[in-house]
Amino acid sequence: MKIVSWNVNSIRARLESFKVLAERYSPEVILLQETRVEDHLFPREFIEDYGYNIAIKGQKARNGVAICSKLPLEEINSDFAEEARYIEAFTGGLFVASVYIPNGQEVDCPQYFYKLKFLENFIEYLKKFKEEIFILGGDFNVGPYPQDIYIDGYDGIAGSLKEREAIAMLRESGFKDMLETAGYTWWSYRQRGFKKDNGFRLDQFYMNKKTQPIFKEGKVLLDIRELERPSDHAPIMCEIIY
DNA sequence: ATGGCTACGGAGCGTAGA
Repeated sequence: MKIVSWNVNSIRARLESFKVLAERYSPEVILLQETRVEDHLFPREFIEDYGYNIAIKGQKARNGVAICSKLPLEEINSDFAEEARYIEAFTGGLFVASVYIPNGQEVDCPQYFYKLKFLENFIEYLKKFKEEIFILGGDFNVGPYPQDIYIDGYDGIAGSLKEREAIAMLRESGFKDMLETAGYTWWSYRQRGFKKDNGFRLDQFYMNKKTQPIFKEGKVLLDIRELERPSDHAPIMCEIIY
């Protein structure tokens, strides 16, 4: 079973990329972030045509998360956050969740403290999945380690001490970062960031102790980041034996 | 040089992304 997590930076602007992803990899589950569209305007039929059932929580212009699955979706729940930043469901015999952690804008600004509080609350919320087979994918907007950000000694937004401490709390609560050595997942649109490999590893899959044994392998889908009109994030994909 | 690029909303350019 293949599971993808992908910050699309507008699903409506990424339909061609979605098509390539679906045809090239046929993942059973796709977790989306930053769909940036209200639910009634979500391109539901386009995605259904590739064989997916869909669960969405959107809002106007910003945020927005979704779960696409070739298997039935049950127990759909997006109550954790008021903003459209989180959705979970039971599908294919396991729980999956898609999360879009706030960006934080700049260290020590109000949005930064909102991000830290969001992470703290989220780690607490995840305790409900401690004993489940559960795969969490998303855009965490944090590079957990120095090697996750291309700039030596960088400690700005996504690489600050408090953000890294929050992610360490997530690990300490039993969630392993399964693609820790897979490389960068985000490159700025500016200054030919991708071509120069000026990247950040912001997108991650986390699995609890009970789920880790079914993990087979994972990688960053660089070929999707190379397409025309790409998202600034590459999808990440993992395969599980389940 | 506090920009650079892209998408959104909505019809200018401001806001957000990270």
